[in-house]
Amino acid sequence: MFRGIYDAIIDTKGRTSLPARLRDGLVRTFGDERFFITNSKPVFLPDGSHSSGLALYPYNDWLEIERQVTSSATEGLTSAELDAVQRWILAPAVECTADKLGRFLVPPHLRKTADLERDIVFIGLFTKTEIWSQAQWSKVRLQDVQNFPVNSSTLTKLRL
Amino acid sequence: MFRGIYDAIIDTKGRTSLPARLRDGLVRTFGDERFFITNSKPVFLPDGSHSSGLALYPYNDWLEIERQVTSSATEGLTSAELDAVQRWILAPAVECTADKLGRFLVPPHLRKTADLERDIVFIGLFTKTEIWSQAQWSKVRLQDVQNFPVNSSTLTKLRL
DNA sequence: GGTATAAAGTGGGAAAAAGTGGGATTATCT
DNA sequence: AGATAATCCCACTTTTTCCCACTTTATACC
Repeated sequence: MFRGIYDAIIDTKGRTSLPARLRDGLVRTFGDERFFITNSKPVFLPDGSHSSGLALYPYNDWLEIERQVTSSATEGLTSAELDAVQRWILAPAVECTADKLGRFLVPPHLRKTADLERDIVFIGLFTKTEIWSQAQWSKVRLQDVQNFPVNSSTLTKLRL
Repeated sequence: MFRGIYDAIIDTKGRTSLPARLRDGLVRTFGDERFFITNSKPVFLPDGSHSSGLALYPYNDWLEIERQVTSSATEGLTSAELDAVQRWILAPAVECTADKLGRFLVPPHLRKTADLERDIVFIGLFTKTEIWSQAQWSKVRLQDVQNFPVNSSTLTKLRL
């Protein structure tokens, strides 16, 4: 399980260290320190622009996702949508493994599309961990507050 | 397996080097460093224009594709469509093999139709690798973001 | 609460690997 | 024959990988 939000830094070589707690979560609940990183789902802003970060999936989970997307488990998506998912999420995925210092390398292309320069954030989301540049993250965060379901009875049911 | 997206350059002689990770994928999972390149499926844009890149297939996979297209396994295609596939994809295919520096030559006619001048992109797509000019690729990418299924429950089911 | 100790995180150098550019020779096409 | 393209070779630049040392943060213990 991945939980918690952690500020971190990515250096000029594209190296960053997976925060200890998340690394723990990875090894403990998924039993494997290998993982994949790829683009996250883009987040669309009201002005029509979009932000995107990266997402980190445990090794086996990712293979399963790949299988499902490339199989028929994609009803409800048009072929254009499927292409979009394949090119945006599936194709950029790269296997990573933290070295003995707990550090891993973010490939240039991913670094570029997620705009990771120096200050970044790790966001633990149970089954996956997202990685955003601080700048993009604060935009997403703002958008989320605005989307927040204040008057929803669902929230009450959830005891939130 | 081919995975990941890599920026690269094609020089004035039409040479380019297959990124190391893709070359690894080729040799490791297909057991052969020979491959074929040909035109990719065109991508159609809303304004009626189309973009197209190249596609790289492992040697044996390609032979199998050729066999299938030329056999009767093409139900569901009109003969005009089949002709189009044959002329667009099958005919232009050329066998390639990376030299000891990992570099290979893209023949002039393929370079021209895919508009490969200098800055190009390799896109690992599991069974094949696509090669696009950066310019065309960014158009495709823009189109993909717009097609992205933001509110789809299918994505949630896939845990993406 | 504060200090000692351990763990986590950060920066940079050196070696290795990957990627790039160009010249010279040979082959191919018209 | 001349032009264009392919092949081979080598040298150089950039990126990646590996290693070590240092700083900062967290943890434990008094």
